[in-house]
Amino acid sequence: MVAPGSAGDEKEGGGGPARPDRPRRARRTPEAARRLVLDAAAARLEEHGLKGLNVVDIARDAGMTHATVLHHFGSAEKMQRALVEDMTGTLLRDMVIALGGDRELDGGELCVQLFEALSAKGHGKLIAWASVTDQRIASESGDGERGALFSQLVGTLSKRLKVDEATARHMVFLTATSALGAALMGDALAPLIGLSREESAAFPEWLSARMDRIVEDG
Amino acid sequence: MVAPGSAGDEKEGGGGPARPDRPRRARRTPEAARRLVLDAAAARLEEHGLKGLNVVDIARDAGMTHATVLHHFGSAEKMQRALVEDMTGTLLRDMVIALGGDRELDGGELCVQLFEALSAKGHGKLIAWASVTDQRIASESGDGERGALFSQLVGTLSKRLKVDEATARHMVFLTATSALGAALMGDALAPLIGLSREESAAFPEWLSARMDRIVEDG
DNA sequence: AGAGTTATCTACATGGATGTCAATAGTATA
DNA sequence: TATACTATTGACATCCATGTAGATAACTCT
Repeated sequence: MVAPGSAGDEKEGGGGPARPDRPRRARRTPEAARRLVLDAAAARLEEHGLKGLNVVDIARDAGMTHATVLHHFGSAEKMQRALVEDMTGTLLRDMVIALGGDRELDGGELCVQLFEALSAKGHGKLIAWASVTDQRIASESGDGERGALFSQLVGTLSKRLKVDEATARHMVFLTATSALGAALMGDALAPLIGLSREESAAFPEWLSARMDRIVEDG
Repeated sequence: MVAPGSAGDEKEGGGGPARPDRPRRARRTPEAARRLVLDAAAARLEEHGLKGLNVVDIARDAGMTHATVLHHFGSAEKMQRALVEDMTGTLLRDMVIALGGDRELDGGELCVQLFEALSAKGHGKLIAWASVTDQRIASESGDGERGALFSQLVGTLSKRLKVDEATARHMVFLTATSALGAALMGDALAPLIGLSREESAAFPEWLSARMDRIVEDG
């Protein structure tokens, strides 16, 4: 899933001369190169954690050299900032999708959708990584439009669920924070508290049932 | 808060001979040295994030040399494992305290107490750090006794709140995950959703009110 | 007081990650 | 076809964190 198409895993034999009909060196557009790098970096963060986030390994997974990565991003730190920006985008996009878009849903559905969207492990790792590296998510560009998008979504949400907007915001906040907390330490916390594996897996449904009650009672 | 007592910030003038009545070199017990290091490391993780977690800086804050740190812990990695173990201990201790101990409390109080205990920033950073470094919290020693302690606490909790144990466990799980999620990304998420600063600050109370309703309705 | 133990320090060795540079090789344009 | 542009690369330079070794100083015990 790292290097789509032809790049990424060509070893080229060694001795024989390369085929003249295929370029011996890939030459991508800057945008394509950056995309390969960001995808590979996200996959490595998810799979190998922090120590997998060095430019040499990322570059190898992306099918290029670490010098090329530095050429496109300027520095390793700038590449990491771009990664946060990129992953934040997909995180928010997933939240928007889970919040319904134009589908019909009730409080319980909303909760389960949002919970599962945010429990996808990549998002938890992103938040954790941004936290320990003191990077702000959703900070600079696109913050205003994202905020507008979300406030609009919350508006339609409160109408559909027939709760006031403050309640809708609180519900989203509760679900989102709980989902991320569960993604980060749910596996460690659940057995400590005494939640069985089944109870733990069914937690989103439990929460969604209480959400429905909040919707009814305000 | 790093180096209590006399150690930590002595510059010793430079030219003049040291006072003969005070040792020119500190000599601590191994336990005291380890405690200084772990406290300094926790403070640095909280304040400077990941890049502050190197043995040289930690040792300086703890009032010793990095060679001394390595002498006591064996390696930097073992020191980090000890740090996770140590911080996990205080995290669980804070949870136990928040869960009531022998105080009387209702669902709302439980929620606010637990939320605030886990929102203390150090705990969020610990979870985030453990996540990105693929370290398991509450894994090895003391896991059994901790689990027993928690299950006992949940038992007394369910009796006090007059809910079944499964509900009590879910309530604790919800509050804990939400608190940690809020600690990690609450500041970034709240404005996106549209929660004002006051609403965001009052979120534990909002949640505790819903908790009380869960207690009433089961 | 003398000897043994070891916590501590200074100085240095090592490895990995980041960053730099000149040369090469695709691709587009004239 | 020739030329300009630049993505790509291998090789090297640099920096920083970790780890090592020998010497020293502080404390304990006899």
